[in-house]
Amino acid sequence: MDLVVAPTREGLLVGDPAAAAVADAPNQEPRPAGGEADAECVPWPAVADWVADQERSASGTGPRWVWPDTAAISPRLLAAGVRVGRCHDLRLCHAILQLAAPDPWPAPPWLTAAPAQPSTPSLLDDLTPVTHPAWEEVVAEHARQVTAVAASAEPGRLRLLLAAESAGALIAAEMHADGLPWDRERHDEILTAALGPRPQHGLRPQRLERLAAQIRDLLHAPGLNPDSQAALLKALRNAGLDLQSTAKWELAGIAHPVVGPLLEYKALARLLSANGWAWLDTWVEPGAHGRSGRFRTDYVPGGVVTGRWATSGGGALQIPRAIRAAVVADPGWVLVVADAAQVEPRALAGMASDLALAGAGQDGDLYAGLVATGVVETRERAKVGMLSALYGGTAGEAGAILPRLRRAYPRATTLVDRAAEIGAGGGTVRTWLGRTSPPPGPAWQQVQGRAGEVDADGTDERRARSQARDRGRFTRNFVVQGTAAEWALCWMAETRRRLRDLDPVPGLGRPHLVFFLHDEIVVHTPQALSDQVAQIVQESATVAGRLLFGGFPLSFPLHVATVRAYADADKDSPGPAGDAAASPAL
DNA sequence: TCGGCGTGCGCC
DNA sequence: AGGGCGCACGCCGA
Repeated sequence: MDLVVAPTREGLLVGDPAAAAVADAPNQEPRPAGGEADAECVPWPAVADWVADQERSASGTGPRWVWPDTAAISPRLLAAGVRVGRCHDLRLCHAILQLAAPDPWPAPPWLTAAPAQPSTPSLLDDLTPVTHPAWEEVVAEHARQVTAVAASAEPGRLRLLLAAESAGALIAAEMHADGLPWDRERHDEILTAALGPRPQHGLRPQRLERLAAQIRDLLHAPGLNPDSQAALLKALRNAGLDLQSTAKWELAGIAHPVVGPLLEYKALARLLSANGWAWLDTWVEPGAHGRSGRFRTDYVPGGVVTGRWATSGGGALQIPRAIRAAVVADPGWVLVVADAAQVEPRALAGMASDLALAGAGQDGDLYAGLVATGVVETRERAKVGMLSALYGGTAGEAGAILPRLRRAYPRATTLVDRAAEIGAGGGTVRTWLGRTSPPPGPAWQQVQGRAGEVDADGTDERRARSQARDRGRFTRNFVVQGTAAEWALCWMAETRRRLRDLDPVPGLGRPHLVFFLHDEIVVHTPQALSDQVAQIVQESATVAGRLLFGGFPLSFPLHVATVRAYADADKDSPGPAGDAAASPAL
């Protein structure tokens, strides 16, 4: 059952949208003040208890909360210890459905209003924005969305997408509230081992300072600041090196004694600036009583046009492998780390109903499957070729492999080629569940139009063709990246749903998701439940595949590891003591 | 002093 | 002639 929710200064207005929809039927005069009789007002102090009661009722599943914006409402519910099971996030769903008006929804004032500043702020007041969409507006928006879904070409898929997106909003809020367990001491050890002891503010760590001196020597550039790209490029050229940039891939192809120290400098400087001590102080709350600290980022569901999540703060989606050793479970807890293998080509196989490609990935590594079926000679070539098909690359080796992929997997390759054609022609494309790519921007018409005029010259035509190819690569990748993101959302939502059914461990609590990275999830769980959690994560991957592609024979194999530290889950690293279960630290 | 931009690099 | 991001830095002009 759906419950429509509208926040006000006094509390939550809550009611049944079906009853409201009848009252709000088109051509009906606006109801007089007080016409929100079908909405009950639950005052703020009682909200958490009331919501928790609703969650427990409704025959076990709880209601679906239809509300303006999960990101705005969730913090105060979470702060009060309430975690709802399901919701419909009108803001996120509005964006997917591309409803024209009012756009955006909720309109900016509701999103950007400064928090109220009562004279005696309480936790709830603190988080209450000044204005909200009125109850009637929330009901009306919900009705518009229900109508839009019903009128769409694929209502079933769209409903799944909206449910998954909304579940993502709940998960994002919960992961922010729970934080990622982070061991500050371990992080400091990693930095010290790589850079030397933490220097005084503003100084270079020992190791970096030594490398900088070495670089200046080798380039005969006494005053050089290697952090200045322009100065560095000039110094490299003065030393006779033929370089167009200071990028590491270009440096790596040059034979000169400075290349080694310079590449090392760049790697360490990057570590220091992106995840050094300053980052640690800014982003990781200290732990207490042996418990790990917490890294909290703001997850932004739907923050990428393809439907992938973005994050804001701390560079959470770019935590380098070297630093992942600092992600450590609390005492008595472990991390279940699961990453899905080659989601994008699998999603493509499902979209295109390409049995051959699905079959290549049926038993595990899809790239190995390409080799086993004789399509290409090596795993590396299989990967390069497949990524080129998905990204639109044609350079180098990929150009030679693509024709073979086209012969072996005509359905899949035709699908992405077609998506590229549509994009290059200025059209829009859709993911499997129905997220639409953005239309071309304002520059598009101008450039394409210019090339079509009678006095257009070669430059105009080249520019137009180049722009069309760029957009073709974007739409080609959009359908695949976006559908993979949909699978991942369903995977995570199903995982969350099942984790909620586990009984908490006395004195510790329940397993919860703590990290999500496109095709990888991390669950923080009491050690006693880790086997059940691993099984849930596995089963949820299978369920997600069925939700999207029904009975089509497509597998989504996972690599699952139960570890104390995130880094120990790395397939390519042997790990400290092998299997975590054997580690005395547990 | 601050904002915008280019460069470079981390992740998928 | 490779898709999507976020972030830090140096640099430059307002």
